[in-house]
Amino acid sequence: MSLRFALLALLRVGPLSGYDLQKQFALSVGHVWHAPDSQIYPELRKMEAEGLVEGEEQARGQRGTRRVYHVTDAGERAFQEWMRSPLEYARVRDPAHLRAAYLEASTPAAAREFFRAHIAQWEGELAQWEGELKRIAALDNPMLARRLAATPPPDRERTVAFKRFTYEGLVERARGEIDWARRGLALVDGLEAADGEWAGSGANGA
Amino acid sequence: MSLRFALLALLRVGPLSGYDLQKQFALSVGHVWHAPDSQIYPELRKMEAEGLVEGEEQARGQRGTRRVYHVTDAGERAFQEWMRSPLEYARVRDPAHLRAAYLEASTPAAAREFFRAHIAQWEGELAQWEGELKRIAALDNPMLARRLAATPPPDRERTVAFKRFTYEGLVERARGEIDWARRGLALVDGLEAADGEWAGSGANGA
DNA sequence: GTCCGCATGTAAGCCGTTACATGATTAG
DNA sequence: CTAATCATGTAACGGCTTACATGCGGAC
Repeated sequence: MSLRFALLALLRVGPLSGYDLQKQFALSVGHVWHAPDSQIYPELRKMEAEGLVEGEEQARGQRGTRRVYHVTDAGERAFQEWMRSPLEYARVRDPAHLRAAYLEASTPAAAREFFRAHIAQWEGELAQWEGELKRIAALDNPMLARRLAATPPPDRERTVAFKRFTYEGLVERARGEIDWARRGLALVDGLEAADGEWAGSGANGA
Repeated sequence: MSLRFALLALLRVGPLSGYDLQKQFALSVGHVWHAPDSQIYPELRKMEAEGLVEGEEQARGQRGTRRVYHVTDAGERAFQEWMRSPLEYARVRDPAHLRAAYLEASTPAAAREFFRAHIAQWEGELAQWEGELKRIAALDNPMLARRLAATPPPDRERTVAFKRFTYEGLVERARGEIDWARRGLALVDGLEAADGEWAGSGANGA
């Protein structure tokens, strides 16, 4: 349900083709809301059918065409409404913590592997988000630059401030996950040292 | 895809009916992996069809019946395999940070309301998880008690340790979100003070 | 002329949500 | 006898994933 607002957020700074949108998406909003192209193109069509955006067919070479979308008044209103409406939070569904809660049922080796993978996963995200923070500070992101160019000077500080603030939050979250998993590794060490019997032969269920 | 493993994790400590399972689910695994009853019953049927669990029809009163499920060997193997296999992380899709990144497009009032709701949301989760932590420390959770009763004494420490560790991680995450949102409120104050013009009349897009 | 990037999708399927539907048993 | 709780689902729909499908344009 948020995809359309992510798309509107990008289109609000100026018209883009589906293709460009999709490329820019991956480099900006995509860092907080992933979406593959196979979802973006149909969603744009749906939004057009609902009057939130309008697409103009443009010629490209002899036979090629591309569809350039821009936000309509209704689209802008929908975006503003979304901004003012309470956010719908997804129910918790966290595979990593689900597994962590039952790690005693497995082996020390598997537990370590799990935590190592968790660290790797979040270090990847961390790198993305830290990179984005740097690009924000340097005004080095193409969409952000375009947005600032279209923003009256007194409003620019705010625009940058919220982007920075958002990514700071994400960076902290990633660090938290990494810290937690590191402590998980230490916990496995401790438990294994305390009890040589944790071979994890398997069944200790009923 | 994790739902079945959450169900297996519960059933591994002993047979349960769909109904009991669903009740216990909400009080234990449900804190990390939400699932409504309307998903649990069909999933149990599917798991039975795949041989992971077996259900026995039991009489209840004159005409009533209930189906009591237990884990099969294949189910136990599937659980162990899952424990050893790399976890599939969902792509990032975070409506709160999505909105946060574009808060300059809205009004200070709406921004504050957003952060307040974020705090309320995570304080709710925090209360759940802290409550669960206390119940773990007091061995006051019915499923945990049952599990410990079915666990050989030397293995009990580990069982409790991983539960505690899991919920500690969740508590920290919640605190992180709350801290972030509090700083968001401060940021809105600062930006509003710095520039009286942020009335958020709306359109500052293209 | 060939390859890379531009450009746009469709199809099948799973997972999950919300709402609805039904009836039996037991405690008061 | 009435309400709560035990007990088990179905139906419709939406969002997302994965894989597949197609063809043009420009650069080398």
